[in-house]
Amino acid sequence: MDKQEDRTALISPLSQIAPQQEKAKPRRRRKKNKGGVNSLSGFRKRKLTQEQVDVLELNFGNEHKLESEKKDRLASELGLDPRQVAVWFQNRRVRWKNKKIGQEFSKLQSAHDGVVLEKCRLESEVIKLKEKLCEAEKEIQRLGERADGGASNSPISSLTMEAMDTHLLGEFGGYEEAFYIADNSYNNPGMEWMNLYM
DNA sequence: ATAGCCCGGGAGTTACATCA
DNA sequence: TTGATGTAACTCCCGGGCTA
Repeated sequence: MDKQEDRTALISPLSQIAPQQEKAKPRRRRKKNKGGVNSLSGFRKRKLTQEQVDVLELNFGNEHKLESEKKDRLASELGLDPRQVAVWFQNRRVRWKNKKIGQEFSKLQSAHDGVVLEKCRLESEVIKLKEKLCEAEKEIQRLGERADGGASNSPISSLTMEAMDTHLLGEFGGYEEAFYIADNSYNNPGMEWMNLYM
């Protein structure tokens, strides 16, 4: 197809006046080709033979883009129009790209699933630890009450509590802070891992 | 520097073939 | 027969190379 002829023929008077305003320009509808003449070779669309496809695939395996010279050579070798070869390579690149995107998607999906699984595991661990902490606090309370015989504000009981807190919570300094991240992550279940990359 | 032409490629679409 | 799917071919647009 003659590109230049094609281009000038397709420019509408409207687009010549205000090309920027033509945001959603309706595409020209292609005519049906019931045995008629098309721009390629005058034949209806036909499937390439397996042999032609094999050779094209072989060449595509070597390089995804063809130089003009090689395209012509390949076309005459296969008895095709050079444009057919160009179109085949173009469509093949699209299929290849879509396949790659699909594979990338699968990889990300399984990684995501793994992260979600780990999140669940950590959450249940947090629940268990919270239960343990609760039990420990009750135990401290009981011991404190027994020790001072009802004087709840004694120096001993508050000291014991402090010591227990430090012992149990270590570097976090307090369980409110320790569980802040975990609690916050409930806002967006399953997607919070995305924040790592944002 | 720049305007115009030519060419190839990407993206999106359409028409046709094939198959369940 | 019909709807889904695959694919050849088309349209539109853009960017790069060349040249006058």
